[in-house]
Amino acid sequence: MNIPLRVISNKVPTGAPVSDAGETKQRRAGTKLSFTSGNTVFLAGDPADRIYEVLDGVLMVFKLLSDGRRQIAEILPSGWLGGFATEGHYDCSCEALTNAAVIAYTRAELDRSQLLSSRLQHQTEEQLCALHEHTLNLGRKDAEERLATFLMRFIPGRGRLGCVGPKHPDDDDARIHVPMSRAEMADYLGLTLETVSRMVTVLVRKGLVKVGPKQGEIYVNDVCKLCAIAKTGHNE
Amino acid sequence: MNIPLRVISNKVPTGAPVSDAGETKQRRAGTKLSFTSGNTVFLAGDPADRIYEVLDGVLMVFKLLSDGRRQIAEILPSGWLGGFATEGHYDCSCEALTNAAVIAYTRAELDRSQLLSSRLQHQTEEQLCALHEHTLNLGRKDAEERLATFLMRFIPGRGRLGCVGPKHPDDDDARIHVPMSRAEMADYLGLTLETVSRMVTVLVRKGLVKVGPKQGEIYVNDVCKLCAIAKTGHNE
DNA sequence: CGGGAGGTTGATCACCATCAACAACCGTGG
DNA sequence: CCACGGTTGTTGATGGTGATCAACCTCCCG
Repeated sequence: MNIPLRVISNKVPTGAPVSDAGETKQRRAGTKLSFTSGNTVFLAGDPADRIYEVLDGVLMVFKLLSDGRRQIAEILPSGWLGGFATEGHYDCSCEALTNAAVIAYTRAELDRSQLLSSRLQHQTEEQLCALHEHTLNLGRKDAEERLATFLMRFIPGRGRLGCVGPKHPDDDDARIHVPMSRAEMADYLGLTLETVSRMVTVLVRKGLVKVGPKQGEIYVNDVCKLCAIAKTGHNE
Repeated sequence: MNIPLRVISNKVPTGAPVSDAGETKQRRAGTKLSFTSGNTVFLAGDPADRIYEVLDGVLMVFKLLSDGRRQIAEILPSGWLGGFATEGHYDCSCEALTNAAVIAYTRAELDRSQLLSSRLQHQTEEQLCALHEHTLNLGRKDAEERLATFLMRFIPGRGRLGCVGPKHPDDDDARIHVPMSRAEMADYLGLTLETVSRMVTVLVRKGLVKVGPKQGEIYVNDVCKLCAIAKTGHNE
């Protein structure tokens, strides 16, 4: 296998350095932190003293192989958690995809608050189920299905269990913002960036989506058809 | 894409029927259940009232697409948990790979016992990290690496963080038992059963493993070399 | 002995990775 | 203002890995 030694973090941190990145405010529990797009939140192998909850913005959680291959395991929108660990060390690295506000809870804080830990327990289960779905995407779907499944993530209330269906039978569009480059989408979907680009144009040529002028802007013309391609398993 | 409509559950349940499969004994918390190899533990979409902890044997957790494609998301040895849910419904199906003893906790029981739920919380985090690793396997490794990574799972204490290393420098073998058919390994690794078979013979020809006479028996001659192929990320 | 399930191996093909060229975009500095 | 380099995205040509289709083998159990 021939592996390009790709530069991993192509975005230069624009704000404060990582080590003291934007500690801002104390709350009842947890510490609020800010990260600018491209900043590192934590690194795989670091001692795992904290759980991070996204308040605003989007993070990504990923693993690296020594030869430079990267797999993005999770994409964390607000309300989602990062910082899971085995043997006391983070199993993945985490980076901000957009400017992001995050609240960090120490393990000690979690042990103290019954309410907090049960809320996080519920969210952990949610993410575990999302990972189950992600393994299906990576293991058993082709490139077009993977991209369609990915895009459906960004349409609230659609494609999931209890999908609300189209607003109107003949008007089933959506405007979404994907906060990732083609390379990041590729590393999430287990593809190359070229294949992602090609699959986008395939969907465009089928009339299912349009790419907006701004980076990351995508208009979905027919959510139901996109969902059918995605084969979410929730639609009979 | 051409999809074979495969018969999914090729093992006929040999014991009690699924509906009342082996309810056995009451304990302080939880209900002990027994399943024979091939039995269904729960089905995706069913109301999720219980969390299952494996006491003995091995379960698998998987998703199906309507066209018959299957992805095994998790393999659960003893101590591991199944029965995670979104929106109150199991997100995956679960089946016994071997005869298995399981303890089922109701959600209500979990809420009552602080000790129990914190133990399960910890195990949930462990499994979430395993799924992170699994996405790396599915998304970014080739067939040989996937198989090697898979086999390393069955060698206790090796290949993970804090690997103990070989017993003796010149004697680094292991005898493992894989409780799965080639088809099941394929559905776990996102490959076909033919490719799994081929990769096994590749490892055999390299002198790294030998297949035993019994189904599922594999002798690993050089754990460190196998680990190097697996590229676990834990070895520098 | 026969049948079925599971496994191996071979031949061929398709999807996606790879390599490469080019286009579009953006902020910078002349 | 435009030239510029850098980054990101698109498209084309080609090849390799693994899927597909098929034959055959072994083992087990009736």
